Amino acid sequence: MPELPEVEVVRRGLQEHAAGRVLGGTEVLHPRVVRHDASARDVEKRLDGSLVLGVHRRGKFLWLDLGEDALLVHLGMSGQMLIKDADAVLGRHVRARTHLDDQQQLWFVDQRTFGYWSLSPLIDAQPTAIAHIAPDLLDPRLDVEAVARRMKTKDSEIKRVLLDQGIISGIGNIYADEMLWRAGVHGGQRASRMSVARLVELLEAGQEVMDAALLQGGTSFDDLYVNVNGESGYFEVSLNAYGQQGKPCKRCGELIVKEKFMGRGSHFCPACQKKY
DNA sequence: CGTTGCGCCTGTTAGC
DNA sequence: TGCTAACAGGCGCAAC
Repeated sequence: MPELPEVEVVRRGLQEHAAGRVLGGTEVLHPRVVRHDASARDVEKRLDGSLVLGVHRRGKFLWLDLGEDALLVHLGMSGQMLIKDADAVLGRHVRARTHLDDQQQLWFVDQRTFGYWSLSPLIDAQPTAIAHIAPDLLDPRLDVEAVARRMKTKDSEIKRVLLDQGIISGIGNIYADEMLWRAGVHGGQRASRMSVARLVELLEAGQEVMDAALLQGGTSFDDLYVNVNGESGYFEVSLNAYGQQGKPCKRCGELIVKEKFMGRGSHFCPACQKKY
């Protein structure tokens, strides 16, 4: 499941392989892949003959800078951007592809089709379609204290606030559980009842988790997340909460539990992650 | 207005 | 053994 570190790994791969390349022979192979106002034909026409100026990211969104506008990409749950040789035989679940002018192709593979491509104008180098997406934990200019103050205005459980991409972006279910564990905070704690200092600690724990995951190339449970070369990440072995139910907490030895929360699994230590 | 819950989608796994 | 139901979950939007 690609979250912030995984999307950043993909961005780096695309920056290396696709930036500076001219696109051509673009094919949208599944109608649902193109979202917002653009049509499949719009994307094909826009990409063909375009130079990729650079590849950028905010939260879980990444985009190919085409100048006036961008190809905006969201990987959803199972999306992959793969660099392939020009003569590679089309694989399963390839939803769209384009060719690069160096004997390579770019595939968008997505088993569950939650991901998509779309076109968005760029204003101040930012896609207008994601104006509502907040900065993320890997952004070196992030004002952690300002985010913490905004989080405190929310009368919601803290895990829900962490997953709200309009407040702080890039966090999904896996890293929410990991940063809550690291900071010793219960996901059901109300954000409004936490101190700003405690919220800052939580966000800093998140930055540490994201940095560590990025160094390991991200988290791969299966082949749903891989980098542009099809390789898995290794952060899974470093997980302390997510998927660790029934195993002893690495901090206090109590058994990690899994509970339903917002219709999703939540993993935490009942001893060292208290609500109050 | 702020907050909460649900459906989209497909492959894998748990359970009867 | 073979089938069905549950599960995985980011996101947008409907509903409260």
